Amino acid sequence: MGRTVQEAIAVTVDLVILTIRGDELQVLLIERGKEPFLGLPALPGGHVQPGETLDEAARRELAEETGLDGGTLHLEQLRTYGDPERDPRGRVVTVVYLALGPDLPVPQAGTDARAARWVPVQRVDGLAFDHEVILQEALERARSQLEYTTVAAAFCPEPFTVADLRHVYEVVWGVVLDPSNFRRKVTRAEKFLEATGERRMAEAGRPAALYRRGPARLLSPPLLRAGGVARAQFSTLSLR
Amino acid sequence: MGRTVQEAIAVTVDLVILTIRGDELQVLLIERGKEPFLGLPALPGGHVQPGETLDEAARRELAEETGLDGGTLHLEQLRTYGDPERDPRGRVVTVVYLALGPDLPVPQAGTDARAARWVPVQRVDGLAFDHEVILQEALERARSQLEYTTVAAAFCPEPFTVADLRHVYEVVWGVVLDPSNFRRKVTRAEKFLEATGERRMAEAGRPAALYRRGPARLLSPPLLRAGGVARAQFSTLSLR
DNA sequence: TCAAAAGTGTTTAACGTACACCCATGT
DNA sequence: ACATGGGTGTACGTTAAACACTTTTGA
Repeated sequence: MGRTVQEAIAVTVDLVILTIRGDELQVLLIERGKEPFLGLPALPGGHVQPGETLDEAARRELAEETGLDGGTLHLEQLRTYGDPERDPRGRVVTVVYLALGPDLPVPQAGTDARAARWVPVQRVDGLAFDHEVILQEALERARSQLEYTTVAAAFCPEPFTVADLRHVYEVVWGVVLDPSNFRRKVTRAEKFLEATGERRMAEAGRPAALYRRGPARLLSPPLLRAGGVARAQFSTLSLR
Repeated sequence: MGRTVQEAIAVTVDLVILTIRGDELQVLLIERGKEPFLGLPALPGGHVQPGETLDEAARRELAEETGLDGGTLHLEQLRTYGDPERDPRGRVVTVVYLALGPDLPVPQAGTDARAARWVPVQRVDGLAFDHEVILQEALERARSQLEYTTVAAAFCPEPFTVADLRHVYEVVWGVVLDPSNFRRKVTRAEKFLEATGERRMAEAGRPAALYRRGPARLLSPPLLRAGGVARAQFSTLSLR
């Protein structure tokens, strides 16, 4: 454990903010306004301030960069990156947070007046620092979170329909799911969805029931990606 | 992202080192040799040194505290704790690593000559700093890792038998598993176990085949705890 | 030949997948 | 009436849990 301060290390918080816009998973990127990596896209973030927790720092940066009240977004610590070479200016350890939210308004320029914009994750390229690696790990984390947790609902503005929720899974995983089976599974999962009693009429077809996010955070047994990533080479496992 | 150094924050690495000794899951604790929390048990750890990565710092601390070559243990970043109040001496952000290993030799006193010892996780109490919270999160992580990954084998000294591996699951989860079904599942999981062709004779019964750890890291579908923790309140979920 | 643990086989129930079918709405 | 998407019912194949049974050793 810490004895006394030995080395001055800068500690920052970086954010991978994901949303679904249209049929694409998108990430919020800012454009760097100074060296190093001037002009390159990067993840938003900034220094941890004295007296604030890491979570508070993440929420503050989120608000500064997007103009959004962070309280409505799902926010979760992902991993910490501390390679001594990751920032050419000196030792910077960064705690990365993953934020998920419903189709957000086009972000305002942050306090630093850096241009912020949504970019489809498929088209992200040439990020500053080690942000490309960070983004990839965040995406994999988000995809696997959909299997084991209820975070998918964080992408849906309330109230939402089962089809909205299915759309999240389809976009994030890049697969097509059977509507009837999907419906049965998510509605049976206890405390995942709460019916509002309302309905919503779409362009065509029968009106869909509307739901709110329920209190459940964990989904088990998991909602596995059928033909998915990790699925290819594994055989059958379980217990008892 | 980091702009320039704004505040001197100490960055440390703390370790939750778990092993199985006898029929208990045990954690390595050191006794604090100075204030604050003098005399209280704590997780081993120390400052990140200039020029080393976080992973390297974790391996170095592991070697210093246990006298073991960290190369043989499973080591993985868990989470970072940075509450401003967590260390009364000042701002200390700590990156926590989880280490799993086979029944390790009784640890030597570390370089600081602090007394290190194994403690059954059931009997841990009164840890320094926020280490009690950290330990609980590490335990939950370890338990859930057993479901989705092959880390259980990291607890077994090679070569090991299927019964050895089953013993790991039984101790960490605190359940009793059916030997025949367990065997079928783990041997069918591709690349989880590699047969050595050797056998080991126990005190009684038929000799058991010996295995090495295979290259697989992920286990899917997961080896779920049947009556387990998260299992209580969930209904059936899956996809397609 | 008995006890004990390894390992195999088999029955059965649960579950997910696929898909047929009905419902409710706009045009 | 029909197109469209929401939502329910159901048959079938797969899988895992339970447990009977066989194998291989030491005593």
